[in-house]
Amino acid sequence: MIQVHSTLHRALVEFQPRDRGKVGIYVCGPTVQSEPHVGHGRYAVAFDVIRRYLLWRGFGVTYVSNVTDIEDKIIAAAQEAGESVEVLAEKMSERFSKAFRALGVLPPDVEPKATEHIPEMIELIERLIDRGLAYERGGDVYFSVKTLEGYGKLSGRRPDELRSGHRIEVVDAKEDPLDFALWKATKPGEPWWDSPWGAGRPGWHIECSAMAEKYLGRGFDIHGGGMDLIFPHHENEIAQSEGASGEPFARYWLHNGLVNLGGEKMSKSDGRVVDLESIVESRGGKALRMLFVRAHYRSPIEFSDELLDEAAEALDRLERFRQRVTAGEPDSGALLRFQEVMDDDFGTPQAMSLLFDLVREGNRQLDEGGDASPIAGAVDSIIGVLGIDDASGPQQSGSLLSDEAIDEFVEERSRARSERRFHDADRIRDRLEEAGITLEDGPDGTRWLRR
RNA sequence: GGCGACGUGGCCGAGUGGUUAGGCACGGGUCUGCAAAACCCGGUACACCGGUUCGAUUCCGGUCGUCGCCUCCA
Repeated sequence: MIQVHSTLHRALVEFQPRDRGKVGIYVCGPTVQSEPHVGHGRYAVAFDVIRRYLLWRGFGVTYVSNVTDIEDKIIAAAQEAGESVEVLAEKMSERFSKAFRALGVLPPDVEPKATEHIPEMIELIERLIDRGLAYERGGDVYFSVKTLEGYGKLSGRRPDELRSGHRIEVVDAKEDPLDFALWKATKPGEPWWDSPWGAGRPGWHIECSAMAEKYLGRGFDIHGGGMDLIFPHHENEIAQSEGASGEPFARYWLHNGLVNLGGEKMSKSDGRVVDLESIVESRGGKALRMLFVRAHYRSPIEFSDELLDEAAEALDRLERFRQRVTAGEPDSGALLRFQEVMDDDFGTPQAMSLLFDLVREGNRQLDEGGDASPIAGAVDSIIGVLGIDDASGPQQSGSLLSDEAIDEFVEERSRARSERRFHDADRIRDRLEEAGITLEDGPDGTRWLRR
């Protein structure tokens, strides 16, 4: 039995897909207004692990993750950069994909763009108007929060509480300050589309409602995204979708914890961000993925160079073990334990613990001349589900020695050692170390490892 | 102010009403020409104060502290 923590239920609940053996997942992708930061990497990895695990558990998974390519911020960014919204969005979108690939994130099965689903959004808005849940004011269309029973159920807020808050933008056109825009009348210089309410563009939130329904249908299984999207974005998605259909929108809501920098949220708005692309290049997507997977996906996580070092270190330990032995048929007991911890809301920290237990046990068996291939097989399987192998290492800097060249040096050193010319041998080792190659002498000869 | 999460050993990070998480770092060993790696051994940590209990880090109450959301944000 798989249990997941659903924000909607505020508890661990048994995971039961809508359709037997199949899982539909919708994860809120980025608003492509600027380059990706480490926080984006975290949500991508979190849900990629969930996707891979469900696949491993034998489900047919349809993974949908959108690109929001029309929105206030993008328009502003494009105007500032002096380029079109389209060009900017396309460029950023490509950079997100590339960075995610370096993190070992599988491409979504469907990656719908908001601008390619305007008719679906218009149709959805019309349904909401027909049902008396939305109204038009001077070319804008707003969702009427007070007419919907149960608004606030995801975020645990009551409308009157929200209303008493003083931070809600007051727009005269709205009947209620809580109402939010489904459609916005166009302003000069902005992209626009024709609609029954005149030229305009969609509001934020509506694209997810329209595209999730289109690709996954009503009552699909898992809706995911960052914790910070719970309110208002996901709350409003529920309002729109359930308001229009009268049916539940998504069965389970999963939210990943945010990335902190110096104890505080990494946030675009106050410039506290670490650029994802530069980390992936200099430190490798693999190390960053490791850093993410070491913590539970719902916990907040601190980001720093030191923590990245630690993650890379742990990765090396894993790699060294895997280089010692050829993987065989996986140890079934180990996989069973892996399944146990992952079934419990995707317990990757426990999976890591298991992984390193296996490494120690495998190393011990090898030291004793035993057969560690089943353990190595289990290690490989687990690493595969965690997606670590699909992430890329850091870009190699400095001298690039070919494998053949390294082998030659190593052989030369072995000759020196056997002739007890240790000074010569050590000089070769030091030079290789400087070039980023570490040597390890063992009973079966010398192994080397790029650092 | 409202809602929510969390406070674990030097650091990261799980978990449990009484018995070993795990990683990194550190100390001692084994091995080795040396080093690295690997393996073995090593530190009675659970914010504070009460309560329940034979027994609480784990349950209840309170205090303090940190963080998130309430506005765009993964």
